[in-house]
Amino acid sequence: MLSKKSQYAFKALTYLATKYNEGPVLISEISRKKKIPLKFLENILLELKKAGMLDSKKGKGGGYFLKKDPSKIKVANVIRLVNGPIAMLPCVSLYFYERCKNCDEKHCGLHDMMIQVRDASLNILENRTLKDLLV
Amino acid sequence: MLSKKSQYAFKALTYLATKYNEGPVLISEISRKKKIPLKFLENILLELKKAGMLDSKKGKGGGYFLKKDPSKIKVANVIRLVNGPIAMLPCVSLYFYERCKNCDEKHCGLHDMMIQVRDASLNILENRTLKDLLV
DNA sequence: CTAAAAGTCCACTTAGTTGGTAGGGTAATC
DNA sequence: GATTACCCTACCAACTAAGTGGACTTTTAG
Repeated sequence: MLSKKSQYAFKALTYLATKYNEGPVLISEISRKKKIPLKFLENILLELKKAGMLDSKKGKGGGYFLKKDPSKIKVANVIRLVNGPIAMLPCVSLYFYERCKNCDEKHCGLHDMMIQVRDASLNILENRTLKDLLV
Repeated sequence: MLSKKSQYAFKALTYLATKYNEGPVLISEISRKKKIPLKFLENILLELKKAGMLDSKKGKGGGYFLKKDPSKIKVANVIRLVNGPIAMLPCVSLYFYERCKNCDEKHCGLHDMMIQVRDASLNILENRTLKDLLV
């Protein structure tokens, strides 16, 4: 399951997507419009900025804004950034791989099945962008 | 990601699957062979029993055993039991559904995409059983 | 028949992590 | 000097992983 943090991140990002190229948007505005706890949102946006997905401007007329076009930001990358691995097991994760203990990957039925699940999910998540989330 | 508990559950269940119809298997044997902390395993097996997936016998010659044929136990059900929802959002979960707050499901791009992800995953997990995990 | 041994069953505790809330102070920008 | 992002600390609740101690049940040995 996606954490609440991730859900908030998506709400904030899609909101910023609708305001793309309209200048900085206040944290407080996003918080109010999308019903996201202000201080929690603050941390999320900062994290997204540090990851290079957003940029910000301080002072009057400041706020947050998307650094790239919404059609260039993949859903899969947002999830990896805020939520972590997409795969159900560390041993089948592409970006967060960890070897199984006491388990030979070459002869593990669970491993093989989870690779299939991962690929089925990625097939969707890697091919959708923020733009696709705007209805 | 699946919890450690879930991974242990799968290891224990597949081990019991290889011993299906050979009588009760000791917790201590499963713990030793599959390198699972004994007392933790004890809790997991008990939970699986209460859910009707396993049965047990006390006293000498006792232990745990699968209640149904390995080919009758779906992977999806094991995950739901031990780990929880398979879907990435409560609002797209079939067995753990919860309505979104401040979000109209009919006009939510995230919702629609997550339904696709759920179905892609379930297509695999609902059609694999413990038997398929034995290589 | 009885007691010991072999098992499961179960309630409780602990330590670590994460999710989420709240407050206040600093630095940049207009 | 007002506005706003930035950043730090502390806190509470819930969950995860694991361990402790003992109660209960069944089989077997004497």
